This record gives sequence, C-alpha cells and structure tokens, in this order.
Amino acid sequence: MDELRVRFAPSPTGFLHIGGARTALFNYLFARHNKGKLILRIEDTDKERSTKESVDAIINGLTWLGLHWDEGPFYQSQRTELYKQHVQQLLDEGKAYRCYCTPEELELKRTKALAEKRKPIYDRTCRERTDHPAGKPYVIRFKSPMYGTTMVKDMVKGNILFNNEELEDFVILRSDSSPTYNFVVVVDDVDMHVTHIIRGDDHLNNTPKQIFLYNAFNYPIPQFAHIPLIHGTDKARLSKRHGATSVEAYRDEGYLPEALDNYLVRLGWSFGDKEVFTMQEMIDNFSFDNISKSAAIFNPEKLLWLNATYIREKSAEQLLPLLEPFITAKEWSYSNQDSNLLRLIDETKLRSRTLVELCDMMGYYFINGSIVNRYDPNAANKFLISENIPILQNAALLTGTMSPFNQQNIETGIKSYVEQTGLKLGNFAQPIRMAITGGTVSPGLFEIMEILGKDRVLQRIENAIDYIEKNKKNG
RNA sequence: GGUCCUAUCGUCUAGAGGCCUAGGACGUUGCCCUCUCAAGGCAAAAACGAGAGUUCAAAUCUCUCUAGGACCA
Repeated sequence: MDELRVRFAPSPTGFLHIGGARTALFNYLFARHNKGKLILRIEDTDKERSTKESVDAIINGLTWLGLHWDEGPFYQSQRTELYKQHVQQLLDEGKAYRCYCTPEELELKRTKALAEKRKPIYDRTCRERTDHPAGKPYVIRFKSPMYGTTMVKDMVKGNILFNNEELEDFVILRSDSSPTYNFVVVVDDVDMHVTHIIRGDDHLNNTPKQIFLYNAFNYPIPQFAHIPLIHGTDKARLSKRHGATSVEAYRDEGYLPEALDNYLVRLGWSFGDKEVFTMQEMIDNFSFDNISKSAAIFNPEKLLWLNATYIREKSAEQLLPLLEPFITAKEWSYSNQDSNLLRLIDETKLRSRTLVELCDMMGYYFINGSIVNRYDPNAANKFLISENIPILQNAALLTGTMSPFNQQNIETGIKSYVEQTGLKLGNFAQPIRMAITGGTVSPGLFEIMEILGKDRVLQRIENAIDYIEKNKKNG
C-alpha cells in the first residue's frame, strides 16, 4: 500500500467556507503533486445540524474551484454499522469499557478535582468494573495509556510531545449509542487507508487521542499536517461575522475560481516571491516545506487585485459566457456574435475587479432607449448644465458629418475641432461621455462612440440637451 | 482554568547565524502617462513583540515574559 491517500472531510453544517476551501485545496494539491488520491468524506454524524443543502454547497463549491476528488463522497451517516463493529472490537479486546457514571456524578468529580487543584479529567472509576447493571445507561470509554508520552509528528508544526497523563479515558460511544468525533474519524481513516491527514490546526489537540486509536486498531500512524487557521480582520477565527466567507458567495459576487484558488494557496503557503500561479504551477510546486506555521488574516483587497488580474488576462470571448448569469440577472439580452460587445468587454475588463463590476460598467451598452433615468446624479449636475449645451450641439453636428463612423475618424474629427476652437479636449469630452454613458467613467470616448454607433450617440446627445433644458425650466 | 500552537511592514509573506542598510506582493502616498476612470511606469512611507543568554557575529539558536489563537471542559 504505497499509494498516497488524503481526504477532505467537511461537516455539512453550513456552507463551504474559505477555510474549508483552503484545506480542500491543500489536500488536492498534495494529492496531485504526489500522484495520490483525494477522498471526499461528508462528516454528517450530527443529524441535527447537517443538511442536504449544505452537502450540495460543498460539492458545488469544490467543483467550481476545480478541486476534483477521486473517491466519494462517502457519508458517515451511512456507515454506522462499521462504527458499531469497531466499538465492539475494542470492547472485546479489552481496550474499551462501559462507564456507568452519571453526568451528575461526573460534574461532582470535576468540581471537586478543580477545588483540589487537580486535573478535571475522568477518574477512571469504571475502568476495571466487571458488573453490568441491567437497564442502567452507560457510555463506552477508551482505555487511554496512563503514563508515558505520545509524539505527534507533524509536517507543519514539527514534533509535538503530549503527556499521556493529561489525556483521559475519552468517550467513544455516547449513551444514545452515537459514536464520537475522534472515534469516527479514526475508523474512517483506517477503513479508507488514508496515509496523510491534512486538516486545520484546531484538530492538533485531538491528535494524540486519535493516535491511541490507531494503535488500538494496529494501523500505522498516518502523516499529519496541521495547517494554521484563517482569521478575520479582528484576528478571530474566520466566521460569518466577517462578511462573505462562503465560496458560493464569492462566485455570486463575480470572482473567478482561479483567483480564489490562487489567493487561498498564498494564504499560508509561499514559493519565493511568486504571487500568481496557474493550477498546474501550484501542483508542481506545492509542498509542506513552505507552509507557514501561523494563522493568516483574510485580506479581501488582495483577493480583489488577483481577481482583477485574472479578468484582465481573459479574452472577451472567454469572459462573455462567464458574464452570462450576471447579464441575464439584469434582464439584458445580447448575442454571442456581437463584435461590438466583445470590443466593449475588452475595453472594460481592465477597469473592473469582479464580473459584477464588469457587467455593471457596461449597462449603457445594453440599453437601447433613453438612458436619462440612469444618469449618475452628481455627474449630471456637474456636466449637464446650460453652459455645455453648445458643446453637445457641436458634438452632434460633428457626429452627423462623420463617415464612416469609426474610432479613427471620430478621434481626428473631434481633435481637430477642439484645436480650432481652443477648447481643452477634456472639457469637450466629459459632457459627451456623460451624455452617451450616463456617467463620467468609461473606456476611451472615441472607441465607445464607435461601439455605440452613430444613431445611439446622436439620440443620447439630443436626450442630454433636452434634459438640460427641462431642468432649466424646472429650476 | 488546564493542555497545545503561534509571533518579520496595516495585510500575505521571503528569510535555515555573517549575503539584511531585512526582499517581494496587496493596500496607502507622490510623480509620469492621459479625454474620464483604470491599466502601465517610476518613487516613497511602512516590520523583526519585550527582556535575558549562546556566539567574533542573531530576524535566524536557548530561556523567560508578553500578546494572540485553538482544543478540552
């Protein structure tokens, strides 16, 4: 069994969030780098909190991120028989025992221990008990070693030594006969022949207990890699309070999966000064030698920058299908063959950091009638004023004479006009930009004019003049 | 409370005792380019948590403290 096998084992109790996604990514990269297998295991033993929606969110999120698994998804809820067998096995071998202590008794022992400044761990009352009082509820505890030390060898943290005296005879089966987390994880990892366990370092303290169980099952201890957690800006563990933390939310906000993957891989992992990675480069270079040991704070600004970088690198043809859901959400329509739209995307993409921004910035193109009701109010107040009526009128005149109406002609036409009149190009251009796009920000004016076409440009300039005159009367 | 982990610019990080006057990236600021906004180019500000020790030499090794975090209750 020399095949390397790793697993990603989320609980379906929420959405696939950023931290989970990064754990999945590291598992995926490690598996691919080493030509191993990635197993997806859904840890849905908590029936109260596990939902089907959450499972779907995990699967959709991983798929969207391009993190493909080789086996599974396996569901713990369907493996209860296996866990029962393993509990029985430990019982039969004398490695576990029934404990009849009641919660009240345990609480009493704990407070007493605390008062006497002893460790509040289970005192092993039932460890050697041989009677089985009928009808009395019990839990099953594992017989932990009482002395000595346990070494966790971790690819990230190094060797960590735990004192066995600190660890208690932990419960493996609750009184309602449901198995506990530490037990189930080990049974599954043994059953699935997992060789490397890559998970958040919130599990580090569970590891010695799990090592006891591996030993009890005579299974070789897997290699561990406990990766540091991701924190929010307030340094607390990343949670819903920190805004969008689910992978699907980022998708819906117009982020590209390659940007999110790239951002996440650099959170805790580095490869010299390199910042931008293709998936293949990540796979080729990934190793636990360059993982940092400390928690990382999630920085939305840098993710935005990476997303912008990836958007810029895509062609308009690649971008258009990605834009589709955002465009249709606004009830705009378009044709895939529209070369003007493709040109506009190419121009606008270097001004947008997300697909949502990109889509929003092209609104003036999708509207065919008047855009007066889309005017940016501040910009309209500044540029659509009586003093600018002559500029707009002259722009309309110029536009009317240009043939063919293309970027080149528009540019030379407008520039020579501006030169003759002694105006500044900026003073001339902004009112026109305002009239035809509804705002003060857009790609190059001459190109936008060509892309919109002569008819729409003329129409919108007229609308703008009307708007000014109407406002004059009202004001 | 106990156990465990962690500690370099605001943030992600490079750094394996001398290549460190601490490098890169995001962000910030200034300048250039320019029809607006971006992009791009150039430049700047910005960090080794504190204290002891080891060493000729410490961001790097050791210890203590401090601060964060996680787990167990």
